[in-house]
Amino acid sequence: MDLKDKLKRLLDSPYRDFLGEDDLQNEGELLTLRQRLELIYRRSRQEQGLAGKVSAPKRIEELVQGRVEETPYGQCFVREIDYSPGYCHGEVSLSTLLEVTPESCCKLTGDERFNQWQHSKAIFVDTETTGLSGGTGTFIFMIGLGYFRGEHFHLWQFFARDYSEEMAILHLVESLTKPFQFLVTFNGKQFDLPLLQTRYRLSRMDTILHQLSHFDLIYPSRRIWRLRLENCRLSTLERSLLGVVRRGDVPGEEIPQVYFDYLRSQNATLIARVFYHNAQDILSLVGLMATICLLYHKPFSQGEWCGEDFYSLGRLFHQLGEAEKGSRCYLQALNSGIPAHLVPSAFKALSFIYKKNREWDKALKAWDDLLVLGEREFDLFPYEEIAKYWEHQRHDYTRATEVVERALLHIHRAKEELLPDRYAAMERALEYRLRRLRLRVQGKRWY
DNA sequence: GAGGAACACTGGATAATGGA
DNA sequence: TCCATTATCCAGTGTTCCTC
Repeated sequence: MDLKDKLKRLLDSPYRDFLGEDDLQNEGELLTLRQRLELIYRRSRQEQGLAGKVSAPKRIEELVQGRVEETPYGQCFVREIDYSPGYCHGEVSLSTLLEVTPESCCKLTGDERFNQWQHSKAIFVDTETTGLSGGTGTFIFMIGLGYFRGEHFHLWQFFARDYSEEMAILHLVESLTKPFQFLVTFNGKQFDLPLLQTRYRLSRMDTILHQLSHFDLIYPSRRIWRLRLENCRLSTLERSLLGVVRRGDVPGEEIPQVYFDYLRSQNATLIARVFYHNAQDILSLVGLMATICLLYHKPFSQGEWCGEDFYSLGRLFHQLGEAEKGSRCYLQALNSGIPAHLVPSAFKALSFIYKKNREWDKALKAWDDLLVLGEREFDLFPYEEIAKYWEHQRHDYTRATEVVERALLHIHRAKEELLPDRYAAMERALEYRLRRLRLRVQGKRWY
């Protein structure tokens, strides 16, 4: 959409009512987009009876406790907050993070450098920017950075009061980052880190941020809570898992506009709320990381997790090679109750684990449960597995043949419910297996 | 040793997703 | 709106194990 289209859309929008006849006659001729926006803003204020009541713009120094810091690259505004041990973000104490183990971090990130994990070596980073596009036109105006100093959690917020102060905040962040080994973000691999690297490059400055071992919390969060929550945004996760309720926050999508308004008006009233937003995000990183890692470390001993969470955890453990924990989670999921469409998958996953461990009785039980579920919606899987068991483990070809015959009978009955291609493929596979088994029953070679 | 079944692994295609 | 990352699915290939 080019500028002309945007202007057209604006003129077609409800804001059109704020324009007078004279303004509309000049449409598309003399007024620049900026002038038009000013006009809309002025008329909007008139409509609201606010014209003439504009109070003096409030400077950031008046609204946010902080200081102006001098750097070789100029000035910027800095705020520091210290959170004492036991400070709770929502329902989670920040010091819970001290219980996070290197093994959990290692497994969840797949990065062996997390073997060296120490909470005191980690920084939690979140940026506020002028947009999402991530190109050279997106500017970072605030960087929040938190870390543990002993049991205290210390938060720094670096704010560029205009574009010229970006280099100063980048410089301060870089000097503060140097002692750390681990970086924790939410969607930082995709958003914060590439953007920071671009800004450092454009400023002809170096950064070690990309060399740190990076724990991006978005990926384990999605793996664990994607099924239960409507989405896996940080705001949803913190509300649902940490019990955080934000008051007076600025929604993320409004932040660029708040900054642009601040640059134009020099009124920092809303920017103070961006400081709050950024601080909340950083605290949520701490709470979320603690929650994920402790859940991974001790899935059955903390929190009130529901069936879907245990199902997702089962998959996570299974994928990460921890079959025993995986099977316990699947069982817990089935006991706690999960949506009907997940039940067959849980039994299948359980049967895979039992089969691999050669726990045949348990595997057979899982396949039998699947057969019962298959009365409602046909599934070939349990029949095939039971037939394989009798053929390959017990060498009872007659029993295996009976199972395949039952499966064939069942798919013939279920023909109407199945897609023609799917039905034909199932029938082919079963008849092939049946031919082979019948030859084996007769003691003949099948190849 | 040949042949087949099952399984593990890999790569490609596709879809979903979140950041401000 | 963009787009890197991840998950998922599927097909193809290689390996292992077992039977005869």
